[in-house]
Amino acid sequence: MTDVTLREVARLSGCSVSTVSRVLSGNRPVGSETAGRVRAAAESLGYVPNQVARSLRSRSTGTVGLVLPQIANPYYPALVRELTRALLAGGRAALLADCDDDSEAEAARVADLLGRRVDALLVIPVDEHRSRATVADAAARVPLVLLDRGCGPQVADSVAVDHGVGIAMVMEHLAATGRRRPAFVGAAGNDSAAAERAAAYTAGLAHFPQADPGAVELGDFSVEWGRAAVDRLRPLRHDAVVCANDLIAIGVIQRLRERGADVPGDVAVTGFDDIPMARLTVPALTTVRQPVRELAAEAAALLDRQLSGQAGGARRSVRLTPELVVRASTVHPPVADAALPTQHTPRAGSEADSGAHDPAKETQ
Amino acid sequence: MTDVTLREVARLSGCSVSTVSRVLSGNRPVGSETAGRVRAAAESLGYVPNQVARSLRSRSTGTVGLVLPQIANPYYPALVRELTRALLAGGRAALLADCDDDSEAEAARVADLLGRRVDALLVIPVDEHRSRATVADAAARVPLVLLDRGCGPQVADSVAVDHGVGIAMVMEHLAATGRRRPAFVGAAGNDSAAAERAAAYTAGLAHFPQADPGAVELGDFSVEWGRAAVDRLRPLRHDAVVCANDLIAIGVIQRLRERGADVPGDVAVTGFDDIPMARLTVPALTTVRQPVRELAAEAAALLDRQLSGQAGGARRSVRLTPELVVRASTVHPPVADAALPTQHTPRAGSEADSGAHDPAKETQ
DNA sequence: TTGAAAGCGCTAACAT
DNA sequence: ATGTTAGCGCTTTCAA
Repeated sequence: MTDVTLREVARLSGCSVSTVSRVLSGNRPVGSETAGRVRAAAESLGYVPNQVARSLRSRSTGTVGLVLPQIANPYYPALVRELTRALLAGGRAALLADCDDDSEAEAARVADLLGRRVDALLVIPVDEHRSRATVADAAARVPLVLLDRGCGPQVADSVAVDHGVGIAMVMEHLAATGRRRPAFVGAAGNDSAAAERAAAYTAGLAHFPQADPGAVELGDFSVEWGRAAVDRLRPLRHDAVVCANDLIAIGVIQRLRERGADVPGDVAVTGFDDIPMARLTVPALTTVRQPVRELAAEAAALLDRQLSGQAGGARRSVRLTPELVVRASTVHPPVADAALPTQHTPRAGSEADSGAHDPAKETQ
Repeated sequence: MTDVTLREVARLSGCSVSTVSRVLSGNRPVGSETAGRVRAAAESLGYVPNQVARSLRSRSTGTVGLVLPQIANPYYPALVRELTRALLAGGRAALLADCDDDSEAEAARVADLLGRRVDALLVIPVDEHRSRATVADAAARVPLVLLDRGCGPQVADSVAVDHGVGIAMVMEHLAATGRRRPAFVGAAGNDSAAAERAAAYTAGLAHFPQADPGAVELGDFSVEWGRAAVDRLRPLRHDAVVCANDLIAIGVIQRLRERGADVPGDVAVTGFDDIPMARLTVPALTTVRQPVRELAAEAAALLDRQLSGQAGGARRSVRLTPELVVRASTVHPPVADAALPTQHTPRAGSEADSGAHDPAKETQ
């Protein structure tokens, strides 16, 4: 298993290492006959270019660091999948760094990645404030794009969904379906998504003259907080609960039902993100779907822009519009599909899905 | 932002590059006074070792390839988290490769990782048969450990939960709680986990003299298949449904309830894996918890063994015993906690959990 | 178009 | 304990 090097390919094909390099990396013109000989030699020796040596010389590893607060957060796996795909399209691989929701760990992971000479960083910051120094320092050294959450103005290019528009869509939907007295269950966290969603809720109250503007409960982005918040609200005074993410909404629905409320009959409940769980709860959750593939593609595009040196002076901040997904937690289904048998044919073998990933079809 | 190199540190500290290298990589003894000077110089220059150069010279990148069928499968994120932690403890970083459930993509990802000179590979194979050649070839080049799913005998070291024991625990629990006529909903897939779980169910029927041994439905590992399987069984003839994973169980519960059955009153339902969703369904799912952290630790240990050249002739196959988690889908809860208010205090800021990750506390 | 030679930044022999 | 030297495998000037 001793590795085959360029030299050996050169020897076998009877030309110099530089020619072989030119053929295999395809940077410079080479005579077609020589090129053929070289390729044949490489093939027959089972030559695999050593990316480490290539990286040292060319000062580019073809590697991007993916820095996440917590991979187990159910919103991230789909995003990671699309990011790795988008990076792969550019021949890049992702070095994964999980920060365990800790900004010190985040700083350590980023330092490690810089030592490994990643070409760029894709960061979902742990904390809007505590991550700022880490992100700013890193952005000064390598191309960096922030994802999903902000980190102060002008720190780096960023891509995120427009949280405000998402909440606005939810509130219009609720108003249009006859809800009059909403409440909000959100998060008091140190990330920009939490703040934007809460602010948008308050703004959206303009649609609800009868609403109590004080019916806002802020905790964290968890199922348990959703449950607890229900006990802090006076459920019967509200006919809708807008939640800052799906986990909260799942907790809210659970607790409302335990307390005898009908969802959506008595109370409509909405989430945000459209995690895989959202369509599997009973009732299924009306929520705001993040355009995950597009977010990933935009992030990759911003990275490419920076990597190719086209990055102008000002930072770019891309905001994508999310999509409202209406399910049974806000409206009764038009067809009582409980009476219909389920259609399903198991997939044969392991065919690739070429299209978007369907979370209900994940296999273990 | 021009990078500081060893030479500059050497110049500033007034000694040679090799001395500096020895101090900073800590391989060889160095006089304590010189060491201090070197460290001070490195610090003041903001020196960051270039891992690419180090890798080229030392023939080790400190990088492990993590090859997954599909990161969006809800069982994997927790595993990935623990794997990255375990690798980090050894100073290694993970290069993530998602295969989109496609064995050709898997082969391509593995080839790419080998070109990047990963020190080792951690592979969850896509398909027991189609992945074999890829895995075998890779295992001949670098240390490799299979995780979760097998890939034929003696192909590589492997770590997995003992699927059979998990199903046996489930069946003993069902028998002990008075169930008499179980059915099984599993997967016909090309992976060893599916086969082992199905075989264990058949073996476990010894506890159920009244059971119909033909009540076995095989499809795939999805929620939709779980729903469809209910329509193929005759629900009223069964008082328990053993499912091969949690997604199937979630589908089974949904469909049973739509058809008017009480879970667990009429029918008990069990899953496998204990994905985060399992505790969030209504009723919460009795399931078999995979010891994720231990699986990750064992995998890392096997890698270390191979990397340090202690690997003896025979392949090792580590099997860990899973844990039965009893929830409301098989037994009525002892306390009617629906009447109790929920206890919850949002976490302040972003403290790290030091212990095991609690999926209900994930934040977005 | 091709070859010879330099060198990316570091570690590991080999000296001292 | 420290310095000198030779590469790791590749890309890229610079010549021819």
